[in-house]
Amino acid sequence: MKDVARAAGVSHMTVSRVVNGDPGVLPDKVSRVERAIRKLGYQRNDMARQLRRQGQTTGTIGLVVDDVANTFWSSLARAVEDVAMRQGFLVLVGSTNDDRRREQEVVSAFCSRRVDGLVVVPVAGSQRFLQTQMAMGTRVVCVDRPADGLDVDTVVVDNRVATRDAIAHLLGQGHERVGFLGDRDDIWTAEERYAGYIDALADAGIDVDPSYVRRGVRTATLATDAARELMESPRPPTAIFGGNNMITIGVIAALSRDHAPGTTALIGFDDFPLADRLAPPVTVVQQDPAALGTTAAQMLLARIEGDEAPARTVVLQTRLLQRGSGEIPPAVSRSGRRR
Amino acid sequence: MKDVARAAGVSHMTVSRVVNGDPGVLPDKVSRVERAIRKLGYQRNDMARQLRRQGQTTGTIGLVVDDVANTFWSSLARAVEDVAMRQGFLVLVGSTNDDRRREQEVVSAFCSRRVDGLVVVPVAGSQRFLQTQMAMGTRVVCVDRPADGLDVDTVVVDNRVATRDAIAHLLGQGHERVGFLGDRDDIWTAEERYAGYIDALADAGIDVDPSYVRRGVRTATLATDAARELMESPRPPTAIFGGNNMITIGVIAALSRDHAPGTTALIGFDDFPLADRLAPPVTVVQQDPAALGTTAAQMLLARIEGDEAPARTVVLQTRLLQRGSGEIPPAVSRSGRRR
DNA sequence: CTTTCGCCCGTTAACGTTCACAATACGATG
DNA sequence: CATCGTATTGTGAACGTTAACGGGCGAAAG
Repeated sequence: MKDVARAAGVSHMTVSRVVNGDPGVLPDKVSRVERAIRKLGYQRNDMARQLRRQGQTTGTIGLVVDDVANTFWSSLARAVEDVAMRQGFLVLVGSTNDDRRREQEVVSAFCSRRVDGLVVVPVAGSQRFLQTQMAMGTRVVCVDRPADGLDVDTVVVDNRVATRDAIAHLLGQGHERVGFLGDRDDIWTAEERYAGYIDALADAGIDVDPSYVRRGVRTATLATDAARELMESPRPPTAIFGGNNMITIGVIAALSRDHAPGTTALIGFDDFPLADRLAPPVTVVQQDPAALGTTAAQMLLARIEGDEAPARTVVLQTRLLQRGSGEIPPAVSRSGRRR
Repeated sequence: MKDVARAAGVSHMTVSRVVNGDPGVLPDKVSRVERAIRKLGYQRNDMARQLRRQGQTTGTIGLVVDDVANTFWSSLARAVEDVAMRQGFLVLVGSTNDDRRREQEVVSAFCSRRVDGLVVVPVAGSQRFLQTQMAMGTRVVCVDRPADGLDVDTVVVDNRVATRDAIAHLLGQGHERVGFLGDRDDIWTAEERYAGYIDALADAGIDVDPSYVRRGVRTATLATDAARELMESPRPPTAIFGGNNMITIGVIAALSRDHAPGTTALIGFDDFPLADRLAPPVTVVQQDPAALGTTAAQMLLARIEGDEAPARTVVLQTRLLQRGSGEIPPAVSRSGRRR
């Protein structure tokens, strides 16, 4: 900046004014400065800038998700980015892999870079450490899951009711043995979905048979293994519920590789690409990750711009998308079928 | 920091030393300072830090991709993030939507935040503006596509040869009418893949029939429309090549919705989830987006740590994954089939 | 002619941190 | 006892930028 000022024959303050589009600079000086900027390839140093402009926004928000490579989170990320961009905000993205330590690292790295706010998908455990960041003025919005003991804006869906309805849909068709494959049970959504499963069985007066339940299923491959195990038991389930998109995809592999496809009913939580092209097309509890992201980002930006209303929780809609796999009746043979 | 110093009864310099783990501080002062830090919720301001430590790295790199919501780019992004994280670097992510203006905005925003380097998927047109950033010391690595007139490390696959081989695979089975659906022709990969298509036809002595070619197909929906149009022509193609994952998915919708599935051959560029579960399973030219990301990130970090060797171009392997859809012979009826 | 006002522009200080160096204390050495 | 070295701590300046303020100057007003 000093170099530019010297080259243009003005003070560094005039350069600052030109860079920031201050109208009170004479046209000829503006053009002299602009020429010097171009010649020297000067670019404003936003770090120094933010240092001086205390209390002002840095125009940056952080997004902390489980895994950007999963379509669910990447759609959400894209939505957040679009909203942020449109308002001139930049987005930092970090994946936690649902690991608490990594979450802390990512959040800490973001905060020491003085982001104005965070959109967080909280991993299991207490988010108390976020409290200290919030005390320093960093605004936080939770998405997909609420944060333990933290009074912040939150955007979620009603996982429990949605799952209960989906299971009820299966039971309504005569299924009595419904398998449940869920993610790690310290993850809020997994817990809620399991509760919905229990609810539905209880409503129908069916006892929960733990041998039909597999929890802590973290990857598609593990889901395939678990589903295969279920199907190879003496009395296999006639329907399976996949607790998220990864799990559902894993279950599909197990069902289509080892068993006559289309004989076991399947409903998955979360829609995924090509679910409607499979044989049979997969019935899913559909939620809209982009809408989650958009809503969360908008709430966060509103907070950053000064919204001080009490924390709200927004519950977005889900929909049971009946495509076929969830409408398969129980197999005729009472004992299911072995390979 | 001053507050911490006062609370601990030491100078701000001692606080700085404690924060940075300098060993030459007496244990009792260390603990006094640490207590004060905890009590006041102090966190180091990395912006001010980087301001002072000129020439040092900021521990941040930028990633500029087409669209994070596309699995191809999100896998790549995840790989970049993993490599960066492991070396203590943070990743900024921006989507360009293959728009030149947005690319410039994103790059400029990253650079004014003083990223140490950029992994860029260049959009069409000249990347001259990157040159000025590079002159200022920002290291750049291009991935998936080379940058126009820019001497930088680049990681790509041989799109042209891979496509030629895939088309030749179709021709070898007796197909004579092969449709080609490609992305916008100012995108390097789309151009290369089209060239490979031409190469294969030329090798087989077949004239290119422009009515079998659709370029500028930007979304899955447009691909569906284009494929439907092709299939409804008087002499429809007996095989179709999908120029990227989005296009292939769009073509699948057209083929399975309107026509007897499994009668038209299909090969797609890029693998995608569930391609092996469709009926018929989709033959693809497989490339590894995670490997692209990993390689690019490693090259970038090496540059940042001082590697000054001449720019290299790494060409990663592709593989024709024969799953079935690419091995469908031409339909028996010479005129194809109408709905 | 003097005063006042408004417009441009420059000077100075400050943001939070680290670097370079000075100061202090204390034990060891001559 | 004087000197030196070493280990620990403090002081002041600097990084690039902007906020606050003040000065110069021409035009309008009294």
